[in-house]
Amino acid sequence: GPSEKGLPQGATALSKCLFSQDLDPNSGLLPPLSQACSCLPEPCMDGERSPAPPEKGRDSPFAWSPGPSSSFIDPDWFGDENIQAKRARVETIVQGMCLSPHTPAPAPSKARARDGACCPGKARERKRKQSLPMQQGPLKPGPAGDHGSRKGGPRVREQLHQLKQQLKHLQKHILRAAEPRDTAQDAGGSETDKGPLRAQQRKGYGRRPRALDSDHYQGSRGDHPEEEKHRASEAEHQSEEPRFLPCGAQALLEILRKELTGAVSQAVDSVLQKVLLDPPGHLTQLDRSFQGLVPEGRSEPSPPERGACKDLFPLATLPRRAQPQTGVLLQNFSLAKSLDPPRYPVSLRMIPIPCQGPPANCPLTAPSHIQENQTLGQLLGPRPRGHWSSSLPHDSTPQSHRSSESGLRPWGAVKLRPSVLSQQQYALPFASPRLERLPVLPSVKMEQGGLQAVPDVLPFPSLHTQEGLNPGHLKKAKLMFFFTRYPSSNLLKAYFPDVQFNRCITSQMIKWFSNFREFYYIQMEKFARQATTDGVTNPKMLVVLRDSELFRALNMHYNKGNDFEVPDCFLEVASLTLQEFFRAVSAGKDSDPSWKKPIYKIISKLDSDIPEIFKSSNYPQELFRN
DNA sequence: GAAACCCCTG
DNA sequence: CAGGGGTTTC
Repeated sequence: GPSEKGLPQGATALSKCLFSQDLDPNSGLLPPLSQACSCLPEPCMDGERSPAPPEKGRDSPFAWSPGPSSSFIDPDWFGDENIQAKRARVETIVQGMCLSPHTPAPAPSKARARDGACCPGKARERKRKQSLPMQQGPLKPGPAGDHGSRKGGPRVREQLHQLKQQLKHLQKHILRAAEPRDTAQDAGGSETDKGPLRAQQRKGYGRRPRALDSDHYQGSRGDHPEEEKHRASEAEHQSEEPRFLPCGAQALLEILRKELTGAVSQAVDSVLQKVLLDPPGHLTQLDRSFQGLVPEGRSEPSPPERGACKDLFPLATLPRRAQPQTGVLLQNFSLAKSLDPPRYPVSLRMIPIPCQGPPANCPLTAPSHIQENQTLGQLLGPRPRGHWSSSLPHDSTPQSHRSSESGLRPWGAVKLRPSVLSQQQYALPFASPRLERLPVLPSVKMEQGGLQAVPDVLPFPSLHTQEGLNPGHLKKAKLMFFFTRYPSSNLLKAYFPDVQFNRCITSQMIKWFSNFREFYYIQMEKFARQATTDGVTNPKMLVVLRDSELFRALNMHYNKGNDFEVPDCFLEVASLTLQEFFRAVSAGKDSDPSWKKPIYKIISKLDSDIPEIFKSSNYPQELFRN
């Protein structure tokens, strides 16, 4: 039978919860199931697009990232174009170094060769997507495209080899040079190398063998006969050769140095802040102060609405510690409306991670002054929702705030453990580097800095597309489960661009999700049965909140370490699943051997869109590894 | 009949 | 989580 862990407490809490069923059932506080259902995808993704097929965005010019450095959704990207281009070069070269001798070409060409070999349709698809980012800026396809294999192959390989040597050399120097430097490296440094680097990009980018497909090549220089084209470019190379390497070396040096020093200083800051916060009692103080923000009807000055809320919905507005801890909780969706962020302007200032407090849903409107609290934001919690979705409408409809009354979440203290540092790496992929300048995303900024300090100072990780699945992929898949329970293989392919999919890999990943579902449904059934034995009669009383036991179980399974903020849409789906199981069990349908199938069918329609950032991250899966 | 899913097991 | 057998679906 199912494990009964924690049930005594849960049962007690549940019985408390049952008292609340005396609430007027006609008060309209609990919307019909169908209504709740129809709103599900909204909180986590663009509501307009929620029913669209998962693959819908893939033709977007920026939906696919061919390499570690492109794919930008934000128009502001062009401001950092140079930085990104530099990063691209560095990573590409490092990538080449890390590849085995039998895979001489960088990832893009690898992918291309693979595609061409097995399925032409896919190859075309990728080609189209791949070529788009290349069109940005001055990056012209060079002669090494497909023609390199005919004539320029050896040469290209030789150049690549030179680059590798150069980089090895640089690595040694930089790792040594970066340490003593202060953080005074600023825009000036990057400005100086802009010009040369751009020139280098123009000519140097295309010299990587088969990095660009021939279609693209011909498209941009179609007016030249192939031979001539090649010869001209060859000459171009030779004239550029002497300048190219030193120039590139300088650029590499500069960018690496900047990255390293920045990361180190961030790390120092981060550690310092932690140390400062470490004194015993500090955290509890913080906790207390945050708890104070939760309406208790006493000392905290509260807007008029709050008092009204409290009177109307006493249970739901209780502070966390007073709330039932079981997997089931009374919740009325109307309540959320009364907790709209704008009504707590003062509280907002005091809450580093807005989602943690009652005014939970205003991360995108967080003012820049919140930077003061960056450290708290970093230490105390997961990223506010919306970090991964720049297109989040962030309306103020009740649906998008429904879970706001979940109150404080118990992950604050955990974040303070030093050992958790390594877990935080998973946070990074959801923030593109250019976001670090945006004041509205304080925790992202800090986390990124801190994160880079840890893994990036170490020897360069490999960035190549790899054959198998690694633990990072598993981790990412688990997080994706929060959005989709039934991903199609196409969706998986779209969201794991660094994985070379074959039949085996695909089925393995499908199997992963099957296992995820299995655990998920087992939990649901367990808690639904518990609810029935505890005497719950109204399924709508069963709501999964962030502080419920059920949520903890799920979170522990899919998000061990709390390094990802579970999207609200998952809570909605989980609540519905729980309710469906409850209905079925309490109706005795579980005598039917296939009684779960209708439930599965319902839940399978509740998949949400996965945030684009999951696939368009600049660090595809690197930070998911380990 | 392959693929997908479910269920069980280790 | 992976493997394997059974079942359903297309």
